[in-house]
Amino acid sequence: MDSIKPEDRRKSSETFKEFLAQKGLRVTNQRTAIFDAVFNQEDHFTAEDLLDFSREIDRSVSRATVYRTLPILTEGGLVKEIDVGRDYKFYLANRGQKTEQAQVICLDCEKIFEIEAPFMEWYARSVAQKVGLEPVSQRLQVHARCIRLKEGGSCPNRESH
Amino acid sequence: MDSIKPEDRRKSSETFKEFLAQKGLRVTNQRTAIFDAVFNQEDHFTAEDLLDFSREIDRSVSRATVYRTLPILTEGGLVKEIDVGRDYKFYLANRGQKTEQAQVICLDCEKIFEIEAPFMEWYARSVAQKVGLEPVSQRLQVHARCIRLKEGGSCPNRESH
DNA sequence: ACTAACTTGAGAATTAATCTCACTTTTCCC
DNA sequence: GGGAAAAGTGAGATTAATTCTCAAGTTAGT
Repeated sequence: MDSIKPEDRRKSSETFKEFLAQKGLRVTNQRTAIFDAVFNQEDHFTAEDLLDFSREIDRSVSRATVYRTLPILTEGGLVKEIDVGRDYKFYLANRGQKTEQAQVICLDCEKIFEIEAPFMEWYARSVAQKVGLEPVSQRLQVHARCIRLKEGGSCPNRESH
Repeated sequence: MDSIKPEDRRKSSETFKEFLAQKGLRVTNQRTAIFDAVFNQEDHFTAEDLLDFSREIDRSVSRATVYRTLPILTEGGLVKEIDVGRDYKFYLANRGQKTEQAQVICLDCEKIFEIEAPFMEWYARSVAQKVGLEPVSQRLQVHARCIRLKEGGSCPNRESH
């Protein structure tokens, strides 16, 4: 089920065209397909996932173009890149969330949760100041176990894998 | 200059033998060389660095053995593995520091600082609780810029690269 | 010393990501 | 609209850290 309203998607698509124009980049079918595929996803996805999703929209999209487009999107702030230490990266459509988010990674179901982490910037600043540095960005990752599983229950997301 | 006292190194080496024995693993020249190489390093190092350092002690150490030994050391808590999102990992001899440390990565000199981050475990717990999870480990990484460089000075560690 | 089990080195394999280059497509100026 | 320069693309080769394979070498009890 897709919870993004059609009008939102159209609006985002306009934003994308403006975004490309402003960067002096051309609007191509492939880039549009990739962009649409990104904003169809509610959850985290890998580059390979995105290739599949994009190809459902435009069969001609190649792996190379996905890998070329992702940095454009992340540098433009439209996509968030998440590295949880596996040998591939995750990505997430940026729908204007707070910047103060932590990744909580469930070791039972492998799911990644984006959770609000209030004062994280302030906290990072207080740490960086100890060595005379000024934060540009920060990330907090928490590897965790499901409490319900521990209590003899089952991890609610376990079946998704 | 090496600031580790000889008696400390010997003691650590004993610890290593006990550690291997306890895990049912054999004491080999290669493992000992790698272990010694690890505890010769004050700073972060890569697997490739460690291969070089180990070979200075025992010429026969191979890349495969370094890569095989590192997980033994990290799982045993003797070495800390640090992934700052590059395509290779860093490692650091664990000399019994606090677990509450953040990595502050200077974008000007590339140096990684291990900085005390008080209450990080408590903070991670409060974040993970929001989705019914219990932290197993957490890591905070702060990408930052040198304040002195910004003020027209130079990053004090710049020359190390 | 003997031997079964464990380790090792060298190089092949893996795999996410990047690069190359000949071929398309877009843009924009007329 | 038409045409050319510049930008973008697909397919497949390449890269590089890490992992795997397997024959040969070591270790640790007996």
